[in-house]
Amino acid sequence: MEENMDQLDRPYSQTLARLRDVGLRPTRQRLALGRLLFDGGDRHVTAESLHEQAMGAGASVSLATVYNTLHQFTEAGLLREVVVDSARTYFDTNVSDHHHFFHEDQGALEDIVSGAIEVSGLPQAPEGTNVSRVDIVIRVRSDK
Amino acid sequence: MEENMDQLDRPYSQTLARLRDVGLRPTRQRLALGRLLFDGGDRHVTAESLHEQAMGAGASVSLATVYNTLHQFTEAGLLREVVVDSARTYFDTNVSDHHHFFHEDQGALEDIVSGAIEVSGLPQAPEGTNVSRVDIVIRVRSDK
DNA sequence: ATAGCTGCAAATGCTTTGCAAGGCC
DNA sequence: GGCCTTGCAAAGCATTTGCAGCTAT
Repeated sequence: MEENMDQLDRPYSQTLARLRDVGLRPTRQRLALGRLLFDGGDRHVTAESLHEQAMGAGASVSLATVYNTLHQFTEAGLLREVVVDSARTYFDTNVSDHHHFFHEDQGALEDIVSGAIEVSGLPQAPEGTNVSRVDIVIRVRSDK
Repeated sequence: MEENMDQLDRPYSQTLARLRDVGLRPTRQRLALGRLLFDGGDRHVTAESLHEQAMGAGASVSLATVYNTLHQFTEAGLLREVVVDSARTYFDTNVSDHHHFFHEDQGALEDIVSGAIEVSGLPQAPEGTNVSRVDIVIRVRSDK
């Protein structure tokens, strides 16, 4: 829409390539959201937070599109959904095997360096089922 | 209301005592819900499922009261909230330290016998925070 | 009597959907 | 041009809340 997209018009080959790889058309909004998500370290976002950030960065995207895009990215394996709070859905740009700290006060997620945690004695999956994932969430709160 | 409360008018001393212990008035609806929850093995319920069960058992309780009651019981330490699905809130009558299998297909929870899982290498909580709980959820799905 | 509970219905908050208009290939 | 996308507004759900009437103590 505008031509001032601040941090948005940096090289986005990575995002562009990612979208191509998973067969999603590189539309303006997907590129903008993808750039915000992937051009930086690992991030944890909610639809709401990403929407705000996009608007703030000059990329006008509707909230509905943010939701749709987050789900499309997740289905494509570009994001991972993290369930820690029944009120809100979080998405993690780090799709590798890892776990989380959840700051209950602020509603913020933090990655736990992969490999740090070692789980032993994992029971086998119930008859007729396969494990699709093991989630470990360490809930913490300020000890003020 | 009615006098046919089926399984509801069995001895409920346990529930009565529990309510007294935590300082909640033993009202008709709290007794009925408490009985359904605690007079049996460990259970995992949602507000909806408990409400249906209560109605089916002849205890007329409004859904709003079920929600309120579940939260009061949880605050009182009689129940534990389990977050596994952003769509629904589950409550567990087993408040001891343990983890869960979550059957993604059916949306059902299953306890993992306490002590089976051993976690080592748990990173320490971030500066200024205390661990309030460690949740482990093993997501499984039918391997049909 | 009175403080605490309950139930209804309305309100809330997050998320999804229907559909017309717009954009990528 | 055709099909995929977007955006808006409306719909959907689970959950919470306000408040008048009821109840345990």
